[in-house]
Amino acid sequence: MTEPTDKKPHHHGDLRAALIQSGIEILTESGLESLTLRRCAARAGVSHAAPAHHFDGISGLRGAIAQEGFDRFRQAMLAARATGTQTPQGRILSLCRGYLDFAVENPALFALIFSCGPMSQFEDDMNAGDASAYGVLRETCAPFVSEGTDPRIVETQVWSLIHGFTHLFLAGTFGPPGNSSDHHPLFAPVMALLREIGKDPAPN
Amino acid sequence: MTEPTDKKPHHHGDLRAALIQSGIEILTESGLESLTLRRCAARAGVSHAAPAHHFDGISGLRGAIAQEGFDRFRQAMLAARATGTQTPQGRILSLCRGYLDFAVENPALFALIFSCGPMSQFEDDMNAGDASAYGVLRETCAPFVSEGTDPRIVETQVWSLIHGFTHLFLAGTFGPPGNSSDHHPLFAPVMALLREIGKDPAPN
DNA sequence: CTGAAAACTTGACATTGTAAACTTTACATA
DNA sequence: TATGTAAAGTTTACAATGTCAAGTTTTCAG
Repeated sequence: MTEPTDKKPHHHGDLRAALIQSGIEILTESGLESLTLRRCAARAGVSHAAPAHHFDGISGLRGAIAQEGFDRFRQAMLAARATGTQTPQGRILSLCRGYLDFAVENPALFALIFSCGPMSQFEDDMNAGDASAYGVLRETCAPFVSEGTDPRIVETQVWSLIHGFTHLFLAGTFGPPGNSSDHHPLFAPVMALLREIGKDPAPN
Repeated sequence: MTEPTDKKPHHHGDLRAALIQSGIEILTESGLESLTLRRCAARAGVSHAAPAHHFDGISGLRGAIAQEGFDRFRQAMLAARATGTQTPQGRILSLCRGYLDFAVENPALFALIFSCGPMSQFEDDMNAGDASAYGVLRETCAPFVSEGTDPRIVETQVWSLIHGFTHLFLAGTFGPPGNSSDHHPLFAPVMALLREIGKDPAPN
């Protein structure tokens, strides 16, 4: 059976977790193209066919790594949100700064998270829990949701803006990446537009 | 020599163009993961090693396809911009609609365009020509650039917003992709936020 | 103690990217 | 026209990868 999460370990200890950890390390050190079944297995100290007992092929491993990465992403945003001024606007700006910072610090993992086809992990998140990853965005946006309107409106505006900037930034569109995100001159205008969200919706 | 663009064809006719065309067809029919040197070669009717005389390996072929795709992308946006109301706001809204529509109709090609590492093609574009791809965005944003401010400010706001929404939309974040982009309920709020761009920059 | 199932290994195979050696074609030039 | 050279394309070979099948080891319930 694939993916036995809570069964007692037999040989290795906890190979499933070890493979995910190895994968994240490979991503960090060598980039997305170096993430390979055989390399993960070698790094975890097992044979090349061992992962098949824990994941459904390479796509299964990538999915599991993406899930773990998404959780770290969520924690990074939570931590960032707690740093700045604790007003609704301050929290959303800090959250977005954390969004960009995480992507800059973990570009390959970020790319993996958002390149796993139809992200089924999001569909669950968006409809369900607040403790989930999307829930962090949702609760941070909540103060800007007008009475009786769909909360996804504000959420989509915020997420599109910060995600688009982050993606283009990583792609090097605004110059060679690796710049300190904090001081990139084009990040401020994005934040400024972010402050417009939640005000009266387009008078003309 | 690699990439002889304007030399007279010897055997095939114009293998370089044929390989790019084959690549785009493969992308359209079978997705990004099916884009393979050997498959492009087979589709063009040549041996698997023939592309090496025209591109620098698979990354070179991907780059060339991305460049061609980016040109089609630019033409699609130009066409879209010409359809709606010919006001500064109408043009920018039409442009963004064209942006999303192109990505929905050519998801694999769109993904390829924005996944070629540091997009050197953009760096040239952003600093140089108006006839280039980025130039279309630039000239459409121009009416919203306040006197004496960096035009890249408005451009970054617009591009981040539409690119982020498009990317998240393709990833299925807003529900299963393949929906008519025209009627997706979450696209309107993005357009609404777009209308806020270029007004007085954040009173508080 | 025993047997079955899970965990892991070994070996094999098709696909892919890449490099080298070779053949064919085009074309400038003597 | 004949010829030599370089580009264009083919063939062969090899390493890396994902996947599968069969076998081996370990765990553990009974």
